[in-house]
Amino acid sequence: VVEAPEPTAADLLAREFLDRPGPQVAPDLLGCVLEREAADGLVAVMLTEVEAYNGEKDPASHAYRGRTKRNAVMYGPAGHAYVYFTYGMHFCVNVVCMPDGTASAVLLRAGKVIAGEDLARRRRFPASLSREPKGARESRDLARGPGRLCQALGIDRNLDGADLCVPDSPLRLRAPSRRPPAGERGGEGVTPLRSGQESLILSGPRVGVREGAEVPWRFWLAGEPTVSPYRPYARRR
DNA sequence: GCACCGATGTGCT
DNA sequence: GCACATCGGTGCC
Repeated sequence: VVEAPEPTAADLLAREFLDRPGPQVAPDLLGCVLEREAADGLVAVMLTEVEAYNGEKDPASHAYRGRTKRNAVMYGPAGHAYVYFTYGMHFCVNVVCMPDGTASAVLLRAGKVIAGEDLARRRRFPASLSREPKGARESRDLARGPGRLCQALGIDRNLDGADLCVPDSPLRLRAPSRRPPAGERGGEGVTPLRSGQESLILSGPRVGVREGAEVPWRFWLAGEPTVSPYRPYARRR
């Protein structure tokens, strides 16, 4: 196999490409590849489901009530990872959009593992589990959902702020591997998937949010089995 | 497949 | 205190 793991700057998404409002960037991220390189190996997923959060104007965004210590990275320059901890046990990772000073982000909800599946499986189902999990352990479930995606890729708060646009980063964003001929490419070297091209992009309401549920800012690839099942907002006791 | 529910840490009112 | 950009288990159809 001649798969070259080390990307060059041209293989990665350009920061300017992400320097737009999250709802514009989000569908363009589908088909792109998120790579995590750690001491124990490399895991890569092709993104199949994302959700946009549009900063201070968006009641569902962590930035709705302004800048805090937790969401500080979202206010920084585009192309960095905003990682947060939620529900007492899960991490979620976002791609920061828009320039320094403006908060906007895209939550990475699901992906298809295309490299390092064994490592991803060990992270999701460690041998130290006291009981063998009864649930499905199929390949499609390895990164199906934002918490699972972070688990499979070994993403935790240490990667909050990581730069996704530089080749030597532990967490990187590659342009889609399937590209049209060079002549058809734009100047930035980035060619997002588009409706009617390789895959059909669908959109709908965001998962698990109460306010701001009207806007269809969740985007996914039609027919992809790795897309997470829709769960509406649920009240808890 | 669906509905419900508990686990669990932390940010913010 | 309470709400949470979640998940895995159980029970049921």
